[in-house]
Amino acid sequence: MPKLVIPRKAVYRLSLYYRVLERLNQNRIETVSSDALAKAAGVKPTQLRKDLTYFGQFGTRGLGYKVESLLAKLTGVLRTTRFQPVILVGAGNLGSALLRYDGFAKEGFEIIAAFDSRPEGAKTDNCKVPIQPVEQMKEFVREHSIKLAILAVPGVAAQEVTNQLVEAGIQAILNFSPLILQVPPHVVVNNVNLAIELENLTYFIT
Amino acid sequence: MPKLVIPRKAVYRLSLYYRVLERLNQNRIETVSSDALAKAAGVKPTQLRKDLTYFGQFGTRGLGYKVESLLAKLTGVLRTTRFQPVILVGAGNLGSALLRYDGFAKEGFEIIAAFDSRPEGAKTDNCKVPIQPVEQMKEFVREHSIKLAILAVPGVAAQEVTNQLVEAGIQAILNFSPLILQVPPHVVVNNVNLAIELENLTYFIT
DNA sequence: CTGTGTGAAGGCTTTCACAGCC
DNA sequence: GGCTGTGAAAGCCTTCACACAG
Repeated sequence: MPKLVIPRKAVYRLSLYYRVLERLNQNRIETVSSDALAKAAGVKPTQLRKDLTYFGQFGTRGLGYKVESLLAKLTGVLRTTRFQPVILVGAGNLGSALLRYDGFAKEGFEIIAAFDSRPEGAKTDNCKVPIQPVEQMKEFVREHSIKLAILAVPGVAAQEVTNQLVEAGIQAILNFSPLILQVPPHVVVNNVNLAIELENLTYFIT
Repeated sequence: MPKLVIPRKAVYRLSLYYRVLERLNQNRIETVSSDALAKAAGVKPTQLRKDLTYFGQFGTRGLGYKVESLLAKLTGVLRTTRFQPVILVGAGNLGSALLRYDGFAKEGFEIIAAFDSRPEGAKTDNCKVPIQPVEQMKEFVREHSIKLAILAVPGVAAQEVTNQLVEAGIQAILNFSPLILQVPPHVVVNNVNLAIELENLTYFIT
């Protein structure tokens, strides 16, 4: 499976298509054209078709795509990507908000543990997962072979915590801290900075 | 001001540079080279220099950039983008989490009002802003000339709420709902889907 | 005739290589 | 010598045009 020749953005869009297909499937829609699917996903039809051909031929010419079968194919492609255990580090303002957020669980990601430097200070109301002291983090990651971490600590602590996560064997980090993390090549990082998203939007306001 | 010829991504990175410069400034660092600044922002030095030249010449050859003066220049470029009033629509799980999150305020964005279809059902503890019924949203947006909205409603309601926001005069939407919003060309949308970010990460895990 | 699959063309960004200035 | 500024080249991704299948 030549993962590496596929554009990152194409993989990202696959997740978009997947979600649209789920909706279509729930609505008992059996087939969909690349035009319709692309519009719902916010991309051009040719791009959708191109993206899909990176992974194979899924459509029927003159007809379109069978929703259920395409969904199954994409599930196959993204199969490793779901139902992964995740830990959360940093249960401050944003961290505890993310803990309460049930959107991850709905999409197949369970936050199985949370860590903070001051666990007693965190707002643990409504949280199903207890917040443990950060000193126990490394051992936990090793013991449970965790690969995925959500990082929501303040900037000053971010790199130090990252180093520990990497040492413990973490392979991917969803980084909410306002710092670019320095990691070895085998570790993947996606950055989310909500304030920058807002700022960026306003730049294009007339 | 030829805003339109500047790549979107370059504008986005400007926000990254801005944040790094703020840190440097706080640490009383007076000058910085493109190499150092680029590394801290997670980009290549040449890219940083190229990005900056879209907006002018800010550096001194042989020396680097003066932190304070570059900061001032970028503030000028991004000036319209800060201290904008924002409203939040949808105070469910994610919405109320975002309300409690103080990261927006820290970066100059104040959420001045929140709306929900069932305001009494929302968890308003710890929230400084009262949650109003969504029926009052349009009037509020018009009256206060709000341009920016954060959308955190369920997928089924997202397009309908968006239509109302657009009618009321909203110009930019930070969309957390799992739907691609159909909007007129003068309205800008940035999509944030935390579950997809996680899913995307895991694709690259070995 | 409808709608997918795909090599080729096009466009946008990034990177390079080096000129220019301190 | 050090480091920025920048036109040119390269690279990547998107879009086109049309072949091909149902």
